[in-house]
Amino acid sequence: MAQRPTIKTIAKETGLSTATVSKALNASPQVRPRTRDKVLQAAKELGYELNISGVQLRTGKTYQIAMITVIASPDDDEWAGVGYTQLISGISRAIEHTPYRVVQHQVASFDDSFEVIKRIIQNKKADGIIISGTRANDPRISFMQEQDFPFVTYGTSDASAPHAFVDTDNRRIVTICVERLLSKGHRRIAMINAREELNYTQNRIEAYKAALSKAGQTCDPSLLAYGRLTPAFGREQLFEMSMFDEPPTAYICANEATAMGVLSGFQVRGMEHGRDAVVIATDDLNVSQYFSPPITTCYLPISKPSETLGKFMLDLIGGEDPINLQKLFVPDLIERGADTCNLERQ
Amino acid sequence: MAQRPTIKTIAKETGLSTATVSKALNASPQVRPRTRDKVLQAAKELGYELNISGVQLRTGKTYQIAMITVIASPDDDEWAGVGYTQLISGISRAIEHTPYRVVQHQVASFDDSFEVIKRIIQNKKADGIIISGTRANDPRISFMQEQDFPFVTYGTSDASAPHAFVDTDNRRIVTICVERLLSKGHRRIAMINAREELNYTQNRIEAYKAALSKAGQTCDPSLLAYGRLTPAFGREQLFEMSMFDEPPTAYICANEATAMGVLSGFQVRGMEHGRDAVVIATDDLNVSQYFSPPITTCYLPISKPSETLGKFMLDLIGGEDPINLQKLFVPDLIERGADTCNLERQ
DNA sequence: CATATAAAATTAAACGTTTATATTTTGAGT
DNA sequence: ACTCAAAATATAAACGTTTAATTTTATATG
Repeated sequence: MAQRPTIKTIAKETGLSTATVSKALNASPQVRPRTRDKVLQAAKELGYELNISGVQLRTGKTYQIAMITVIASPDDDEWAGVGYTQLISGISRAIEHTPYRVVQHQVASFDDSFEVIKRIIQNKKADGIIISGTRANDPRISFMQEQDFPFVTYGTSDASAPHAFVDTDNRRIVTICVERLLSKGHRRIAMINAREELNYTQNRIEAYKAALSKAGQTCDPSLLAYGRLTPAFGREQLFEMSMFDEPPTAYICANEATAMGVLSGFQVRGMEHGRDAVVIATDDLNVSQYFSPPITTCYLPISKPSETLGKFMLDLIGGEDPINLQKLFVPDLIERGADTCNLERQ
Repeated sequence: MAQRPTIKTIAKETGLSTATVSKALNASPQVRPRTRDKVLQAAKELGYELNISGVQLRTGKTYQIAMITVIASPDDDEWAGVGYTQLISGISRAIEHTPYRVVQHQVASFDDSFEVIKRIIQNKKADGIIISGTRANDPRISFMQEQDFPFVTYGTSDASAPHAFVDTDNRRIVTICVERLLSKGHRRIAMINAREELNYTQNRIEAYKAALSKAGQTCDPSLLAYGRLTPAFGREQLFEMSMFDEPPTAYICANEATAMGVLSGFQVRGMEHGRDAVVIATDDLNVSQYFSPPITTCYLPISKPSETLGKFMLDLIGGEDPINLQKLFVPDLIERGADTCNLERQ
């Protein structure tokens, strides 16, 4: 079987030197159009494909985009990481017609993610990094900034220097949800949040408080829960909060998994959605339309932010200023019920 | 800043040649223990890490494992691909302490997946390939076998030559489910399956028919549905089948997503689980415990097959015979209800 | 037309590694 | 102490690419 063609093969074929071939393939202005065409033609005929390890060795370019995913442990976290597939999928789609590939670096904890990032940068194992689960004050972000390494975050932070990010507009979501529930007469509104150290959790809390105080209401901190966004966590919280003297009449869940858990709690406790309380969620899978009953959800198709993530990464590698690579998406509110309930009950 | 250390650095440091250093690092018997230790010591002190592109250029080894994932389109397929994260996660875990990485190659269709596989092999872009969604007669499998390229499949096939695979024991699952339902008095048992061309679908059908005929029942083909395993598909099928003159009293769903759709259909149609019909599912996420109501499920934690996938891949690359790398996992039946219903109704 | 200059091509070296071949060292046997 | 084979190490080339330095070729200028 014929050896895989290299630039040498093309050089021999066209009678040019490998240097010229290389330049031609890289669209260098040093080579004149006529020879360029000749090279491209030959490359096509021979079925030439760039050998990335050659490039990598010479230039340090890896054509890899590292995606750091944090999954705590194999199974306890049944639903966790569900979104990563779609995320990677969207990124892959954005870089489809480039030589870049997404390489997933799976880690078990935040600290591990930092270690992996250090190794990737130190050993130049990727051309760019994408992380999620950003914290308000995220040491990984400052590190990557110091090292001047290209990165995009899925999620915001309060880093002093601007960086490329994509996120859902969490403040906006929460404002919409709270205002809707207030207008339906709810006064005890619980919010089930992700872990407190995540920046988006903080944003949600701020928006929650702001919306309440704008309506002249005060915030009862016992209605705010923080944890890993699993169905189990949602159910736990329902169990707990529904036993309060003045239980919530509405639950805002940070994702559909948690909402499912809350609904599951309803059923166990003999509660009924729309009578005893209501649940609304934010998410990007839109699976809540199949819940029993379906619930009102702030929905943002995950394909949007994820493709943007990929696009931003390419732009960044191409030298674009991070300040131009920041985007907040505003989800649609999909009403799937009146979201009222027997408020006089309490 | 100091350059990243290479074998040259170690050679200089130890006074040896790069050749010896290389051999020492690769545990060649040609180098005597004393010098080997010296090299290892120096490597550690310098913080040396293998530069893969160097190796790759010289030997062709890529240290990449290609995972081919098929996701038809961005959003229509809301829940689809949910399992890939866990799959990749498990594989990553299995290869954690090796230099190997998982690289995801996302494609839109079966045909594309074949194309990508060809490119990977032709251009030696990976050391091994993992695919899922295997068909009974899968051309990708025969191609990889012809090319003598290492691969493991998640899912079986009826390829004549043996190959490495990991799968759930689908025949067993279906047998268990059907027997259980029959024993509860069900006589009209529907089965919602994945697409017909997938080998596991065929296995499930065979087992279904066998279990029925063993009990002296005949199979009504109108109770068998084939399609993409989304909630939407489950709901559609419920809408259709529940209108039959003799509607099913039980639905066996190939995954939890579809089961959720069926339950959602129940709610829309005013049907009740356990009164009008029951649903049971197979899956690896175990999220069905949070359904309302929770349903009986054949559960296999996806971490098991996925870690095995990674392990098999390493073994294969290490030269193990594929015939020793075949494994079927048997899930646990988790009963979450009586799974009886008003059978006299029909 | 000769010459200066710009443009286009070539040469050669380098990136980090492995490995076939060559050379030196070691140590056992006399 | 000397020989000689075996063991250990060294040399050098190669993998495919890019790029600085250099040479050749084409173009413009007076």
